[in-house]
Amino acid sequence: MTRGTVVSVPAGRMTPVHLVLSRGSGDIVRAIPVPSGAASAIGLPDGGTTLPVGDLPAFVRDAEAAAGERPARWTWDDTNRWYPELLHAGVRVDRAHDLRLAHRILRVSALTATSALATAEPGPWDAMEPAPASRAPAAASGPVPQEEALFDLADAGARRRLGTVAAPGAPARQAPDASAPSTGPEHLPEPDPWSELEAQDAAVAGSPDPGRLRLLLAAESAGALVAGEMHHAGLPWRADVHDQILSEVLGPRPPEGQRPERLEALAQTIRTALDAPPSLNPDSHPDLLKALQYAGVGARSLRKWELEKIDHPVIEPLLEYKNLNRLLTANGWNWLDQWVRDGRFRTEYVVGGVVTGRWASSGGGALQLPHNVRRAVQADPGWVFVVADAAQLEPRVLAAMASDEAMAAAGQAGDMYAGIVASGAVETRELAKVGMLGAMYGGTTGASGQVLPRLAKTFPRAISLVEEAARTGERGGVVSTWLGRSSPPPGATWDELQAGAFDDAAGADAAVRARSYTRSWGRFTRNFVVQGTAAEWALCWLASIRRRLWALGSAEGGGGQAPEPFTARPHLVFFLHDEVVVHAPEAMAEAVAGEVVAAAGEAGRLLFGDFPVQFPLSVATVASYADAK
DNA sequence: GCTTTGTGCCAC
DNA sequence: AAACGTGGCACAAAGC
Repeated sequence: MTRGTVVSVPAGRMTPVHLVLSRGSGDIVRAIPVPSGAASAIGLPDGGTTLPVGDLPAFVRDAEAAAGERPARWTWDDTNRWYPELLHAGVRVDRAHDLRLAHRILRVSALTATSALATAEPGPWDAMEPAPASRAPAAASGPVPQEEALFDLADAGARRRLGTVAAPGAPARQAPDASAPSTGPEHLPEPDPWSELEAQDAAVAGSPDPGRLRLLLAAESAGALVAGEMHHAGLPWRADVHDQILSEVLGPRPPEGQRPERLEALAQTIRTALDAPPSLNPDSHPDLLKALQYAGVGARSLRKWELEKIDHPVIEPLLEYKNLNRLLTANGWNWLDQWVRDGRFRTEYVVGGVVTGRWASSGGGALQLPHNVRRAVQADPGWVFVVADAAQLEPRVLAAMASDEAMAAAGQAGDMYAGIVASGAVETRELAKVGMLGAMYGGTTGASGQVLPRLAKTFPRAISLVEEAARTGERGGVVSTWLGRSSPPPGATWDELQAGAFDDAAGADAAVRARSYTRSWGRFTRNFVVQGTAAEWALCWLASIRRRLWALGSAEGGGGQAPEPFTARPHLVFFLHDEVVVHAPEAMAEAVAGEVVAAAGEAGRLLFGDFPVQFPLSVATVASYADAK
């Protein structure tokens, strides 16, 4: 993998005011400045201070305001454990280093494999579960707005001597009880943010290219702030519109335990078409499959794609039933009751919840909102949504990672797949698309497999990057994203299967299974590098959008006296891998769209410097999410 | 009774 | 087991 210059360090920036927050006994919070001399800038003694937890929001607000020209920066164990109550009190923070998230990255990154942090026995930071984001209504007033650079990449040197726990220059603390028998996480000592921060700094500083990991950790931490803020703000959701959608296609909401009338009617049609008794429950797979067999339908499974191939009177009502039943069970009235409160849908975003670094979500299936309910996502009166998604993000990321200028050039004009057609590699846009997706997913069959050789000929660098990632995985190796998030090692199953493949006693198909698993792992690592780097781009994009929106709101004078940080400002309300939704006052829509586009360019430069890769967006200003693209 | 597994479909 | 990656979630059936 080519390793070019990743980022330039902003020159002449002031040392940040950097405070480490930790919980003391009882309801006491400790705020200790990192000894860089900046504490006095906000009137804090070098030794820091302690305060009752109830005073924390005011303390943080004052510190952010007093920092003035200096960037304010916080370090805490877990954003989810600190930020919800701050937001609840109307306090936004500019930057906060999330030790838990950073620890997870550094423990497995190949770039820090020899660090004390990575080689230590598992400790409290490994056992740490993410705190659930609290669900709190809004209140109080916002902080003094600030404008800062996206990330603080220049302050690593200033953060070196954190000697309150470990002596200066001492190795990072080994995980306690390393030699003792494991007694379970309940016996692990309290996580100490000071020694952990020092260990993380040392690990990053000792890595071959500290700028990459530094950017990754900053982006991951910024993502945690975004996630907290989006949970706080919620996605505007019109329950009445949602109910209308449901009633239109399902019939009115039935009493608990009954099918909606439209579904009941379809169930009866299915029974009639199959000559089945009224007791046949179409929700019972075994029973329905048997009924299909008796009727001679010839379905081997109940999958939609398979049923669609069959010509029989039952197919149409059955597919309709499955379709409507999906809507009812996944996003029906029960979903509405459970997840929508006061006109907002609040899910819990799980930052880094996917191995590749993508976000996951917990609650309400937020990352799978089907298109047919997006009509219910309506902006508040006088507000709009600015919806933006990155066009062909993953192939563009791949082109940049591989320094494949031909592929980057194919994306220069806009539609990258059209550009690939123009390059002469393939005949149609559809072939370009399935070919590229196949290359990134490891597809071998059908059209994608057929066009792969031609793509490889035209874009040898890009294709060989993913092929190499696949081979590394097949060998049992570890691959890494552009910024240094590494894939997990294959694990016990892999080892056992490889051993079994050479064991004659294990039988003939042991070798087949081993090969199959190996190929599967190769597809995983192949996809990991691209999906994971795309996730890094998206994190940088999000962080830049967050900072720009805040500055925009400040310029407009918004939020200063608002009862909570976001009521008068444009703010992020949804994020879906390569797509964002910003809720914005109507008059600011154009400015917001401009910032979102500029943020995409900034993200590209942060990751890939001057490499000529474009990250165009499709941007729409809409009243309803359903009207975007 | 409970939890786990299998199935299927939604999103990117 | 649908080719081809990452997930969440609901429901019924199977397992304890």
